[in-house]
Formats: sequence, C-alpha cells, structure tokens
Amino acid sequence: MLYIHNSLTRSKQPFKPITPGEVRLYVCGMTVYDYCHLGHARVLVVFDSVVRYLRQLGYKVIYVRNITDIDDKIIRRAEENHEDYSVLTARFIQAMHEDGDRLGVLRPDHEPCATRHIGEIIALIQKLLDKGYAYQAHNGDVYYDVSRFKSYGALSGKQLEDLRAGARVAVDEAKDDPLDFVLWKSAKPGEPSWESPWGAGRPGWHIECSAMSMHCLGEHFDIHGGGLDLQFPHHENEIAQSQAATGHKFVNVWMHNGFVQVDEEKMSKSLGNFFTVREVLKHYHPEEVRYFILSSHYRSPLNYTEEHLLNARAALTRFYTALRGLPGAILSPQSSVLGSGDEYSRRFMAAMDDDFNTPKAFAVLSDLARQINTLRAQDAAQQAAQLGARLSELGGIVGLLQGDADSYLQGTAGTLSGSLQSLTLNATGYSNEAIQELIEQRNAARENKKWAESDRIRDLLKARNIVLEDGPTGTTWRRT
RNA sequence: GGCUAGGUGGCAGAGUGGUCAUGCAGCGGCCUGCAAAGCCGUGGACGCCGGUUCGAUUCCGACCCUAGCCUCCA
Repeated sequence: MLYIHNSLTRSKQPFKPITPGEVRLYVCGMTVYDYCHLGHARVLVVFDSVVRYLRQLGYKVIYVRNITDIDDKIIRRAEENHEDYSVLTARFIQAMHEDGDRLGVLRPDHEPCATRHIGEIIALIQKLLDKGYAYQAHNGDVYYDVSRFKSYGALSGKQLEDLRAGARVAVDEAKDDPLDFVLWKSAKPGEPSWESPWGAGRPGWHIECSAMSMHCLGEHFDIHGGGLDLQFPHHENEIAQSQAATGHKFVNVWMHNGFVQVDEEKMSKSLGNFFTVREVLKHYHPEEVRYFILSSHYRSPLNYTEEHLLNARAALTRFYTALRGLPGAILSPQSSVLGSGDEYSRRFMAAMDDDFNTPKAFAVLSDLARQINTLRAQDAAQQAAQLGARLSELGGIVGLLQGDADSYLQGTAGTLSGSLQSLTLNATGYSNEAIQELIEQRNAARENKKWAESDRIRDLLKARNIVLEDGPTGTTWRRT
C-alpha cells in the first residue's frame, strides 16, 4: 500500500486514485528564461521517480508538467537580449529538455505551454468574473478577490489576517486588497499580448496552471506537485481559482519537494548561489547527480556540496562494481519485481511505498550489493547473476543502474544518455587500448615475479587516476 | 512578527516507546607478492529542560537553534 504525505492535510495518507488504476499528476515546471539549476533538477528527478514508481506499481500515469513561457522575467530578459521572447523561450525549452534527458528524466506525457492555452485561460477568468470571484481594476488588470474564497490559506496554514499583517504595503494601488492576485495583466506598449474581453494583455502566472492542469487532466485530479516555494502563494492561488470556478475539489494530494541548499541557504536565481545542471554535469556523471538528489528524502533539504556528489560517486562505484561482469538486466514493464516476493524487492518496495523513501530504498540496494559480492566470493555465479539482475531492476525503478558497469567504472560513456564522452574528472590521456597494453605488460612482469616493474606500471596508471584490480579472473581497471 | 518544516554518531542519511538502518571515513582481521576491490568484526548518536511511562532519541509541553514562506522563485 502506497502512502503519500499530503501537504494539504500535513499527514501521510494511503494513496487512492480517483479512477482505479489511473493516476493523473500535474507538476509545476519551469519558467524558461535561463538554464536549469540544481533546484530545478531536483523537481525533475523527484517527480520522474514518483512517476516511474507509480508505473511500476501498475498504474497508468498521465503526467503533465507545464512550461511558463510568458511572464515579466521572460519579457525583461528578451528585451535585454534584443530578441523576441519566443526565440528566448524556445532556446531554453530545448536546453531544459537536454538537461532532463541527460539526467534520465522521462518526458512527461503532456508539456503544455501557457501561450498555447490563452483561450482556456481567458475562459477560466471569465468564469471567475461571472461568479463574482474576480474584478477588473481601473488600470485594466483583472484580479482575484481573495476575500471571496473562504478556505484561502488552507494549504499553507495561513490566515488572511496574518497574511495582511505581514503584507508589504501598497505595492499595487489597483488592488482592492494587497492579497488579491492578478489573473490578467493588461499590456504595456511593446509587450507581447493577446486579445481578451478586458483588452490586450497576458495571463498571470497562477491562472495558467489552473487552466492547463484542468484542461489536460480534468477538474479534479489526483496529485499536484512542485517545489516547496510554490506552496504559497502559487498553489494556494490555484486552489482558490479552480475550486471557485468549478465549485468542487481540485486536487486530492499536494506534494512538495524540499530545496537544494548551498551553505545552508536556499539555492536560487535571486541569491545568485546556483549551479546549473550543465555546469555540474561537466564534473559529475548524470547518474551521480541523480543519485545525489535521491539520496535524501524528497521533502528534506538537500545541501549541495562536492562531498555529497563524491559520496554519490562512491555509492555508484560500489553498485557497479558488484554488477561488473554479470549479465545486465534492464527493467521492463513485465518486470518480475512486483510479484516476486523476494526479500530485497519486498523491502525496496516497502521503502518506496512509504512516501517514496528513496534513502531507505538505497539501503536495500547496499545490502543487495553485499550479498552479490558474497555470492561471487563463494563462486555461486548463477545466484550472483540473479541478484545482479535484481539490483539493476530495483535501481531502474528510480532511474538508476541502467548503464553498463564497465562504461560507468571506466568513464567512457554516459550511462544514462549514452552520449557523455568526456568526463573531465576522468580525463587521463590514456586510451583504453593503451591501458590494456600496460596491463598486459604488468601481468607479464608478475608472471616472472618482477614486482618492482609490476608496481611501476600500476603506479604509473594510478598517477593518471586509473586503478588496477587483480581478481581471480584477471586484472580489471577503473577510473577514480 | 505570523505560519511551515527540521535539529540523529567524524560526514551524509533512514528509523523506532525497550534487539541491526545504510553509505563514506576510522580501527582490527581475512584475502593479496604488495595493493585495490571485496568479505567479516568493531567503536561512536539521537539540540536543551521538564512531563507521561516500568522504560523515551521516539509521545506531550516550554526553550534554544536552523531553513523556508509571508515579494519573483522548483
């Protein structure tokens, strides 16, 4: 039985889809005016793992992750660049796809862009106006009247009075109430705009997600996710909009992932303490980044440090070392994991069932790796191979361990993308053939018990971050 | 100030009312020509103060500290 922590009730609850066997999931994606940083990567990887796991459980998942391709920052950035906003957004949508692909993030089933759903957005705003939940101000903007929505603040645990007390003063004179938020923004000269009953303008951020999620998934769906920073006001506002418009419940379960932090501080654009995905991938294997992200629970803060990434590298090295030389197993939809009932699968699934507890699940993978190593030492090759298949199968449930062990350990090919040819940390200047040649020279020396010569070659390679390992079946090498 | 989530061994990170997390690092051993990898063993922890309890790191209360939200933010 899968349990999920619901931000709305602040408790872990058994998950029950609205339609049996089907899960409809919406996640707030990026505003595309710059490259993704690790904070964005966490959303991508966390919800990718959620989707993968739900599918593993046998659910038909409809996964929608939107793109905000029109807003103030996009307009400003496009102006700075002297380019059309749509050229800017197209470029960063592509960059986002590249980053996601490299991290092994499966594409969502639908990826709606705000600018392609202006019609639905306008219709939704009109509905809110008709029902008296919205008003047009003297400056032409249309605002949502927060005071009309009784349960406003339920998701974030805030009271209207408290919010008003803490509100920054008189930011926008046109609003009736400082807490009211914009649904339709009238265009200033030169800004991209769309025609509407309230004049030329563009949608506010919050209404986009209400309109697109309901368009793609219906008025009532199962799970809505996003970063913790979206809980208030963005998701609060979505609830207010959608439930006011439809008159019934919007989303059953709200999931929020924690922040990526740098020096105990949130990683963000505005603080300038961010690392982009592509920058980090210059130094670390995509699978290492993915492991790093999943090695703490999705709701916990995650500190970005080099030490943590190296920790992820050590863990993956251990797993791939255990898998090395075993026939690989790629997770298939017909995987035997679910019904197999073996101890490791059972424990792994139990951990994932507990609100996607990936760190706990990883502990099972460690135990499994140890058992594989033990079996190999006992020459129980068949059983080792069986458990090896199980290890990569379980790893595959969260998008890990799907690569070739030698490729990972020798750093010659991207495990997930297949296109990562130059891991800078692993650059050594020796070709695989040259390494093989040196290994043969060394083994010849060892045959003759010329230990000095043997050690010289090993040290030579070690200086280039290549470590040799003499096993019962011969010498293998890997990069460090 | 209001609200939310946290404070676990050297580091990271699960978890539990009274027997094991797990990984890295450390220490001892096995293996090895020596290593590496691997295996076995091992030390070390639950912010602070009260309360409930036969017993609390785990439940309750106060306090301290951290992060986040209350303005765009994944």
